Amino acid sequence: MSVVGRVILHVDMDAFFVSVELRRRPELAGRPVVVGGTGRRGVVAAASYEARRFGVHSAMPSMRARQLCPAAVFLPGDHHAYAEVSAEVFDILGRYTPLVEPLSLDEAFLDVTGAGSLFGAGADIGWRIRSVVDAELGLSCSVGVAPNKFLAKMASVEAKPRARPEGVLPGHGVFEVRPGQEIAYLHPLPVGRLWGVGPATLERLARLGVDTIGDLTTIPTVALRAALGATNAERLVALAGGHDDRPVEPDRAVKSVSHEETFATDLHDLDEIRTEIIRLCDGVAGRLRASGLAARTVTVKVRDPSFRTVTRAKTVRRPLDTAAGLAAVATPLVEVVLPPAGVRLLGIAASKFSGPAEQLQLSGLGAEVDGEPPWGAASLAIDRVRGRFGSDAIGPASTLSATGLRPVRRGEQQWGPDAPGEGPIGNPD
DNA sequence: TCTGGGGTCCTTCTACTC
DNA sequence: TCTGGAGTAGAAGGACCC
Repeated sequence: MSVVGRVILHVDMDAFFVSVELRRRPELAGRPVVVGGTGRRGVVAAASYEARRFGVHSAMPSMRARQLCPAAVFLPGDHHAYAEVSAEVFDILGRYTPLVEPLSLDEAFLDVTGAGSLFGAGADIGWRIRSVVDAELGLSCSVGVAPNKFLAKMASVEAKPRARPEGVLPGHGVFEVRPGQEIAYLHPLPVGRLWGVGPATLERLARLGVDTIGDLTTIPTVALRAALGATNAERLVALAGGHDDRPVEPDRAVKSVSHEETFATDLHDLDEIRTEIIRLCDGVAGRLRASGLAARTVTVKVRDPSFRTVTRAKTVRRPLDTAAGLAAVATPLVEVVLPPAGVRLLGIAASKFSGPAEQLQLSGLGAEVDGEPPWGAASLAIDRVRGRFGSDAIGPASTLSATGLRPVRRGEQQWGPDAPGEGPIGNPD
């Protein structure tokens, strides 16, 4: 059930990563540009609308994108740069309401219910935001306006430009679903547009004869529950009726911190695998300490060359926030499930948070606890060195290679392993 | 075509305790 | 001492999102 009178905005940057790259390289404007992993196992993170005309879209394997659009300029992603520009975007959004809920680097929900007297109606605020983002940052965004989050998100899709084989059609810029229009707007749309309907759910719904969101409301609840489970069925029925009372939450607590990497070539050597575990744990531990968190559950993820993925988890008594502590739990878990064919991907996740692991940090050179050596003081020292000299400056000795340290940095390999020595692909002239 | 990374949430199964 | 049911927590995997 929608809360009466709410005005929610969904602001979504247009082809954000590509747009940031074009600010740095304006000579590429109007050309097909693809940002993402450049290696054989990479995927597309973002494509310019010119590239989308050829069928290129995000999450597509980079190899496939190159086949579809050989003329495209391929750029490796720069997560750090995108995060900086994102902060500037969120600074602008914060001028209109304190109720800003980030969804990712490039989109957010805003509750502007109380901002009407200062800035006008929801759509007016949408136009203002678009104008200021363009003027100050040289970037374009689309804005959906509606009485709730779900409809605002749907509306922002309508506001976006569209890429067709024959050309790029400009979007509305701002699109509003007014109270009372929810059903007329929603019901003709394909059911796959509903939040939470992916390929698996779509197939189950197709078996029930559901094509549109309106069709969904004609299916008996019993049949829907049997096909999707009670929780999913009830959520989808509510959304199909235009109901969504979730609040805009500016401060959502993080529930897990993870890092995973697909390797350019599969790993077979046990020592090499152990080294990678420590390296990944070092990255996760650093982020835990930076957030003042410590975790009791460690989950490992192992993917073999045939893409079979297994996870194993262990919950310990004492919260952990050091590379050594996480690795002491993670390594035996990985070793139990090591695939004989090799390791394509390794992942480490930390969850079940408590506050900082004070007893470890303060234990300094004290006795071993919960199987963990007393790495607390060393970890604090590492954080200080990295804070001063950068993340390459220091790391676990076991991760040293002939080429030096390869520390884990968030987003560094976000879109798959880069091909060695491979820079931008395509001819920028 | 050969499939990334970082998250969240849900379901199912199992082990444990009372 | 054994068995079974209920409740709970943890583990594993799946689905989905950007």
